[in-house]
Amino acid sequence: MTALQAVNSQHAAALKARTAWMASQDGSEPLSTSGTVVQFAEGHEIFAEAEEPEAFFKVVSGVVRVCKFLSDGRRQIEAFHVAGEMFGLELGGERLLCAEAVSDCTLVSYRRRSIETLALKDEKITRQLFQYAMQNLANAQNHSLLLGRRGAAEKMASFLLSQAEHSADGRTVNLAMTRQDIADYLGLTIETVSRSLSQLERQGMIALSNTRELRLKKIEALEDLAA
Amino acid sequence: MTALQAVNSQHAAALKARTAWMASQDGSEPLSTSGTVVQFAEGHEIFAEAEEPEAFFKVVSGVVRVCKFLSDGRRQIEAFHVAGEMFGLELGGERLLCAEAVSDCTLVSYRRRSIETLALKDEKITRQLFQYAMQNLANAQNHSLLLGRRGAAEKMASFLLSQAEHSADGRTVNLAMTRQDIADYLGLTIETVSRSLSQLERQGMIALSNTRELRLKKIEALEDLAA
DNA sequence: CGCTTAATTGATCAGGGTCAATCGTGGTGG
DNA sequence: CCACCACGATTGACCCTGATCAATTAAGCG
Repeated sequence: MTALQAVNSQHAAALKARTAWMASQDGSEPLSTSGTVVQFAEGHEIFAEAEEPEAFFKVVSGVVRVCKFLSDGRRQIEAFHVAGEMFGLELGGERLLCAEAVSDCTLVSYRRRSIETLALKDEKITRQLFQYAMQNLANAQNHSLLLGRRGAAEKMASFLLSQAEHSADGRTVNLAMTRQDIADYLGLTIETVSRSLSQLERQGMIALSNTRELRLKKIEALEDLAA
Repeated sequence: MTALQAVNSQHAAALKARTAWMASQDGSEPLSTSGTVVQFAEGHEIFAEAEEPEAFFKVVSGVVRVCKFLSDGRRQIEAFHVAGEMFGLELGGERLLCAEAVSDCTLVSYRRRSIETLALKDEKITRQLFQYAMQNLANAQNHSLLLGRRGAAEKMASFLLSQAEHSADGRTVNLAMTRQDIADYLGLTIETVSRSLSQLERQGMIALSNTRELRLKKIEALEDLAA
């Protein structure tokens, strides 16, 4: 049960909704006119496992976690999604994962039905969706490598480096998630996460400003660790 | 280096090639006319990491492993692909994984370029490809859950059940792969794989006929383990 | 200013890794 | 045909990393 205690699962509520406005990221953004902006407060559920997938989402701001549960409550976070990333794309009649807001966040929601008809008309949309699906796949596969074949410190180093990537200067990291979230993402316990961080700090590779904010001091060394 | 010693990596050779003939699996098989049959001998490489992806493949017979390597030689097998499954679908300019024949196998190869033009004309092909990509994604995500949050015996039970699924009677399993392959798929060592199997046998859940063949005796119990 | 929840730290334990010996099987050559 | 060899698999002994249990500290929040 210990994995469950940190998991908020109140029901989701859309706070605002209007015609989508989206920052484009690679010039073209063919989906821009068809979505709806929705917001979720920290800890709230965006969609649940086994639900019928009616829409998928793109992150505008905030962080979303996408995860699965084992029957005994153990949780595996598959991915954290940040601004610009798409999640919740599923073909079947039932969701395989659930999604929750790690922090307050703003999303654009695309109804599955309307996208499907749109995709028939515009080949660019199809390509775009494919792109997102394949990106998710690549992430999942890297995640497997991380989970299966690395020690605790290696996992942390790897995680921190990936976090630093979507950071402004590439050195300062603002963790949106709790230690429990990190643990469930890396397949570790909260204690081991904490110890790994302390250890990296003792070795001078990182500096913790406070619980949620840190700086990477020796990127080189961290990369060696992450191998 | 111990992980490397079991990895064959001779170069691939196509033995036969003619216009594709394919068994249809769900009525429609829009890709059937556009592929080329190729064969690979056990242990041979189908494509390598970092190579340019020129084609993707569908398994006709045999088993294929798809995997990644860490710089020190540790290997993570992402998936085993059997008859009917598609693999090697990638968008970028560089392959993220490599693929090797676990047993002698027959594949249908689809050239990326020709499929792309075909997909433009036939919406069914696009849909089909999407389907495969999403299936791979779902598999990868289940794999993460397996790797991150389960003990050795649980992993084995889970693996055996999944193998039994593509078996005729759902109880008899013919392992196409070595213990090393299984270990690298489950994120364990060869010894732990062996011990887990012995343990499951001692508990009467399975019966090993020989190294490569076994029967599931207590599916119920195995499912409980796999949770 | 307490109260609650998150995070750190320490002590101990156990699951799985490592090292090493043995077994089994299939292939080869005398 | 059988002895030998090579390689994969099994088994055992021991060790180490990370989990567990428990206590303490830090940080929000009413």
